[in-house]
Amino acid sequence: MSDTREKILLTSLDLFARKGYGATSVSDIAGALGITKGALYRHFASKRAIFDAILARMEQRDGEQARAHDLPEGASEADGPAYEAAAAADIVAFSKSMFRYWTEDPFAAPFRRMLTLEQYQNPEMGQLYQQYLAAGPMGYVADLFRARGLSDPERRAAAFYGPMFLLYSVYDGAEDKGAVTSLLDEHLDRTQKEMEGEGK
Amino acid sequence: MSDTREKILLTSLDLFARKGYGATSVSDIAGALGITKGALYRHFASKRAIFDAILARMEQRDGEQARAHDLPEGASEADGPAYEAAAAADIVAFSKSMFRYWTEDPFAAPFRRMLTLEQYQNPEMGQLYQQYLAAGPMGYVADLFRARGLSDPERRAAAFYGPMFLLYSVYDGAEDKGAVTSLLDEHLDRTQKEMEGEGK
DNA sequence: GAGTATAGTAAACGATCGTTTACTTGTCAA
DNA sequence: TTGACAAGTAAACGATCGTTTACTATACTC
Repeated sequence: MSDTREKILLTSLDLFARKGYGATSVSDIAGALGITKGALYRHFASKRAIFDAILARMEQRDGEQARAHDLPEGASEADGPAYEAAAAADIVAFSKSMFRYWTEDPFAAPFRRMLTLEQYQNPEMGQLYQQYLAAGPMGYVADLFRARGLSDPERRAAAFYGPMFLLYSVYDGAEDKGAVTSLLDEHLDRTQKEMEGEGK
Repeated sequence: MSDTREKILLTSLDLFARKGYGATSVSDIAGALGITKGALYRHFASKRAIFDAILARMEQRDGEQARAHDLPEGASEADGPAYEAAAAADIVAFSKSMFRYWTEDPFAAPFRRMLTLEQYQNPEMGQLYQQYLAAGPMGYVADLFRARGLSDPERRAAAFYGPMFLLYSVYDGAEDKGAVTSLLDEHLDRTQKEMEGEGK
């Protein structure tokens, strides 16, 4: 059936993640798939439509993931912190799965890199980058800390999420990816102990 | 004289930092400067030559800065940690000036964003990105911690540099840049106290 | 004042861009 | 068996790409 459409989507995502949207040509995409440009236009109306479909796919996946963890969708933008106090172990476990998701998931990992490349193109891309990868997650963690009644939630959030965010980038350029994952685990395990030693 | 060459360099850097090298056209650059493409080719042999000149300029600035702080140049790649034990206050002060440098310096700030956009293009750009902004600084801090005889230098380095690295990105998308700088200061001041409370 | 670089314009080069068109297949229902 | 539709190819479209060429104006040297 139309799994060609799916191949176009994933191949484009990989190219956008390496060269950026503007520097990737339709010929590049078609060439990587072994089809002609004409065939590609049977499945997408334009190059931009492929990009939009990728964004829509990520939005859909994000919604599903939020529901799976029964967290309020778009939690990072909530003004009133309505989260119940989450156990330190839960936050840490969630963070580990998030790290795996953004580094190893066949869709999320290239999407993260693509967004990294598009973030300065226009304000909307900048907002998406912040929401998915930078200020968004940091604010979300800050809200969790606030809900637990911890002091300095924002400083703590930066201390918690900063190393994760750094290790995304280090992971991308690392030969020994396992060492990076271990470093993340050390950070999270140490943080968990500190939080448990502090109580609510 | 040839301050046109300088204008071309800086204008190109700004465009490369927003759209990426591949998506920036020579017409874009010439148009932004109010000159024609032909005039631009009087000062640079090719579009790539502009990019190379930007890289060379950064390398030169990096060397000067390293010498000004009398640190061994390319310290992050040194295998034998030959650093003397640096005082916590020195490390923190140095970090604050580094943050200002990469967020506000008229050359370094767009260069950081440009490198962010080019990091996945080819291995060399990836290495430069790691060296200037990710694994490089983290490894440098780890070496400093190791020289002070601290345990877990890599985990501590991630805890120290991670929030800085995160706040570079948050700073880029923030409306209230001052709040981000304050958050960095909170992080660094708190870390300094922790380090001083631990001694060598 | 004649000669010569230097810094600029305007136009054109071939290549490639995103997109469209005309045409060829293969598949499956009527 | 025919007709229709879906998925593909090949070629061409005008626009723009990086680069080159021919020419002009300005300034400095002999």
